[in-house]
Amino acid sequence: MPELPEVETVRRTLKNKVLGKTIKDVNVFYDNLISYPDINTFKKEIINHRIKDILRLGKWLIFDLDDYCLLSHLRMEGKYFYKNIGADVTKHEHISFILDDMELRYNDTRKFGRMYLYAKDEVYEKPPLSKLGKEPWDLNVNYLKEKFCNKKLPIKTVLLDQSIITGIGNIYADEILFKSGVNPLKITNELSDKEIENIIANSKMILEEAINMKGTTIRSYTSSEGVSGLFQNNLLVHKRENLPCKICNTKIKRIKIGDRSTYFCPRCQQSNNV
DNA sequence: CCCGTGCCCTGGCGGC
DNA sequence: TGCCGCCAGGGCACGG
Repeated sequence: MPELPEVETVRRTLKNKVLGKTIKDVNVFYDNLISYPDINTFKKEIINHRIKDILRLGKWLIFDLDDYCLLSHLRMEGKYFYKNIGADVTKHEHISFILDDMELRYNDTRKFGRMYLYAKDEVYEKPPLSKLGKEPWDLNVNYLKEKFCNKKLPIKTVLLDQSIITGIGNIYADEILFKSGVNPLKITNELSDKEIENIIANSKMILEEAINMKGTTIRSYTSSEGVSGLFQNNLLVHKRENLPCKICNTKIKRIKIGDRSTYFCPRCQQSNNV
């Protein structure tokens, strides 16, 4: 459940479950999950720290461990489960944090998720966080105009570039462009100021609304705790190939842009001569 | 620097 | 049933 609203929902749920608890021990079952530091340093350094807070930047979860920060990216299918201490480790559980009275288990079928452990004073200065652009609520027209002015890629592709705007993924990119009346194939440096303003306003609006609805749940995940959102009922184009546009009844089209499925209304989104 | 491609992984689904 | 190709909400490393 990877985009910003889903990660924010996970953050809030996690915070309720594990805030103030201490990491007594850790078991790592899939070493590649840990991108930095090396696995032995990670296991040694993370023990005996208290979870002081859980923050988020873009799609990254940030566990504030006082002098360290643990970064966790869920990628496509990562999720957290809360288990009794000593509960059987199931398939697809790749790390277990043993806390005071429970185990926090990270489960990820496709093993795409990654974790980093940094000293707190350098976490924002190092990749991945140092490379992130602004969250939707921090955007302004001048910032985006500067980032867009030399981009010759389709706007759909650029909306997914986390170094420009962080937090938008494939679902919300389609929804934002639909609301903005912008064709996903439109070349980014050809967008008008008005179109950029619309994209900013709709990015904020759609992500805020999605957070309020606890995110979007499309594929039925097997009982992931606390993360079944309702925003899928509000989707206007994503996953609606060949269904009538909710505004104009034209059939929604699905195309590939940058190898990602892209859904749009050819009538509402003809901002372009493509 | 910009951009395109391949790759990392596993499982569900539809078609034959 | 079995097999096969396609699909999945992401992002990195590597080329030209």
